[in-house]
Amino acid sequence: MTYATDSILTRCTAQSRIDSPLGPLLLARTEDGLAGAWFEAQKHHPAAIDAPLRDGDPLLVEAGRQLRGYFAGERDTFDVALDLQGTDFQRSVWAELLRIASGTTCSYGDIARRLGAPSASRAVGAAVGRNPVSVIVPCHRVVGTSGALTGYAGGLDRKTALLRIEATRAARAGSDARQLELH
Amino acid sequence: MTYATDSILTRCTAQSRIDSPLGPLLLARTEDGLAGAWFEAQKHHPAAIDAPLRDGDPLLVEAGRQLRGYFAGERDTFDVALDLQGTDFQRSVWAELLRIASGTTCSYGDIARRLGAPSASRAVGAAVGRNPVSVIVPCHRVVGTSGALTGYAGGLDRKTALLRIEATRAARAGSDARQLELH
DNA sequence: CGGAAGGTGTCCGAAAACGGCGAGTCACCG
DNA sequence: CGGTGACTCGCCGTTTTCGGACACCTTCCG
Repeated sequence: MTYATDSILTRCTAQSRIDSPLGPLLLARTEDGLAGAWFEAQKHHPAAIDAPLRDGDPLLVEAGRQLRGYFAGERDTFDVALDLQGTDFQRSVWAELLRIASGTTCSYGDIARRLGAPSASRAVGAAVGRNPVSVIVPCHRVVGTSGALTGYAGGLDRKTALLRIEATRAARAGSDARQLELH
Repeated sequence: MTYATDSILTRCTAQSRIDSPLGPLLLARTEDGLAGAWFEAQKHHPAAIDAPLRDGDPLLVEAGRQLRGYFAGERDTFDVALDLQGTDFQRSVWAELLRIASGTTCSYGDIARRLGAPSASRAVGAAVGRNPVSVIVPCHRVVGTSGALTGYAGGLDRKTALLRIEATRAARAGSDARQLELH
């Protein structure tokens, strides 16, 4: 069993800051891919990252570009190499998050079942909360069975906002499709 | 307080094996220097090192060369860059070990006193036992106040053998010097 | 002189505590 | 009846805490 350590912080090779409608976002990468995307002052935000500030890093620049597109409502998927550092269980949860389509949500229990551990919903909640790459790994699409938002490391306001962005984009895409059908 | 982790194993960039009169010796290095030299099957021997086997690595080759010279009785000091990974206390103990001249010994309490912690002799014992670089960092030169060998991660036989090697070399050097004086 | 106890930093295993849950129960209200 | 909310309880990976055990030596007390 592997355990989570703060190695995320020590293995980073570059970091940069970008602005978003929901506030500044701190990006960090390792040799292998994007390792972190935190809103400032969010829960579990690393106190300090031991990596040079390099706004010109190609991977970080590309991630920033895609994020801006996302917030502008122009895209709903991401294509960036990720290097998610965590325990085996956490990584399996995060991998499952990546399969939740934009505009949809699922419950913590759903994920637990997909992992073959139907009673581990609470552990899933803990793992989801430790997601190091906000937005791109869509931990905000996980809600309680009742539909309640229940929590978000960056604050529930941001969770609501992200879901609204995706809902409106999905609705717009739907009407576009309908228009296409009409023609 | 910093704690020792198994990062020694993960940060290694190369490893190699050499033979010695006391059995095979496994060497490992990080980017910054020699990080490990373990007898096979010794206590605290890392189960597996996550680093490529590169017998041609310059630093490891040089370390091997010096070790062979040592075992052949041709040298009693080493000149290799070291990267000793451990807690602050452990590193301070290991640094003290490096100041014990070949052919001499000292006690655990001596080291505790030199560190300014006269009552920490037991902690010193624990730290000495965790020395990652056998032979080159001469943890074998530390014995009990009574002169008893008390312990060695590689087995007391090896400790005895190492001390004998150093004693005979010191004696020989002494007689050489005497011969010089006679001339 | 012999034996017991206390101080030290660190590792290791076990045990407890802690969550971004969920299902079940029960009272309460239209 | 249905629907809603407050409450309890089991669940499980991770983190934190805690208590021993050590490559010892000095002191104190019989």
